[in-house]
Amino acid sequence: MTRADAVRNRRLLMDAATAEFAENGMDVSITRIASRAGVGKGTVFRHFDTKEQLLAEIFSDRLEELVAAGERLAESADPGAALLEFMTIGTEIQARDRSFCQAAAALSRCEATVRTSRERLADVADVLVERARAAGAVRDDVTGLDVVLLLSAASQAVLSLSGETPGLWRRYLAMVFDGLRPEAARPLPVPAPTRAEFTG
Amino acid sequence: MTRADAVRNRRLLMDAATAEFAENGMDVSITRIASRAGVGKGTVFRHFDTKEQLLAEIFSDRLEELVAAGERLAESADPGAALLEFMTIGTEIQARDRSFCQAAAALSRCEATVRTSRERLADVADVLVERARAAGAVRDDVTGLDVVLLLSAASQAVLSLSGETPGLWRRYLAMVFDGLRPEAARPLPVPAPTRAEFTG
DNA sequence: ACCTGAACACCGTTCAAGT
DNA sequence: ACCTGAACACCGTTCAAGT
Repeated sequence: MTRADAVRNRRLLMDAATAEFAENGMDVSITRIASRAGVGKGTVFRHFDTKEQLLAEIFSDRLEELVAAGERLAESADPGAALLEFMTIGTEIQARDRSFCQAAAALSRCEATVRTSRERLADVADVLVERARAAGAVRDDVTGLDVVLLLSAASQAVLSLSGETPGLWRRYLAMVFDGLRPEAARPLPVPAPTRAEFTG
Repeated sequence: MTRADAVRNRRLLMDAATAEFAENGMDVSITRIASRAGVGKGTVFRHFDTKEQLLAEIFSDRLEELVAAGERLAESADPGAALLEFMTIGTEIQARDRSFCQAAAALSRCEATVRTSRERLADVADVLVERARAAGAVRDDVTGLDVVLLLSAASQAVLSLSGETPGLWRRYLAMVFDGLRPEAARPLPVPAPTRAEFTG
């Protein structure tokens, strides 16, 4: 039987780690996370095999958050606006969480929990892109996977900036999205990545 | 007087660090870099105040490489093609160097040597964009700073992928560049960042 | 069954001892 | 003037001792 204080500590750790990773990136120390949660640092490794797995758990939560938004938007009446909103939410999540981009790059292959979330994300992105394409809102050589990969683009662009520039990512997201419109489309030099390359 | 072995060791260290950072990202240990250079690790800190400064020195070298390419392209007969080539070279540098994006984000404020290189980069990007805009090759609400910030976009997109996918960044660079064309331009929701925000 | 902090192998950085 | 490795304060991770 799992004890009551154990489930409580696990929740405290998840909350503390989520906040610390978001504020300071994935390099925050386990000691800091443990003390914010009010537990000994040994407790962290009783609940999570490794720091990487703790990060993966939280990263997966953010992905599921985006999946949920995507599934809701898949019912929308305006498929073009729905895709833009999906990308807006995805980019906003990254803009709020300093560890998101780092985790996306660092956890690309391993961690089963991340893999399934990524697959679900690719699924919903496929639906959103297919609908937008059918409505003529986006070029027809763009795939769901393309959109998922492009999510990092706008938020990453802003990272080279020194000061805080809240919302500047919206500028680059708008530019990226304009690149998905049929009007500006030129033939692409490289074929889209396959699902297998993404799932790993 | 600086001794002959000192200038030699400095060069060995720069070469070793450049290779290690490019292959393994900015988290490689100083010990590893020192041993690749064939010197004791104490020697590293005689030549560079800190690991961050060593990284900055190398990052600055990559920026200058891009600046040089940009200055050459500023003379080109086809301003639109020149801008695309500039962005291609910039993205390719990042695709070959795992530490570049990390450095761009981590060294955003500090390090004088990086600041001047960034300024020179912004200068040449301004020229290239201005010429492309005058030729009608890009939308007229895009700035040189926008282009510099967007350089990270395509190479970052590919980082979420598990396997090696050489050249896939060309796909996303093409999409990003299509977003800069006048044909697809929609009004942008946020004004361009200022030079001061970039220089820090 | 779970919590905890001391112990371990690492890391970046410093510095006394060498040449 | 410079090189070097032992020494220091950290980090992630393990584990014996507690409850």
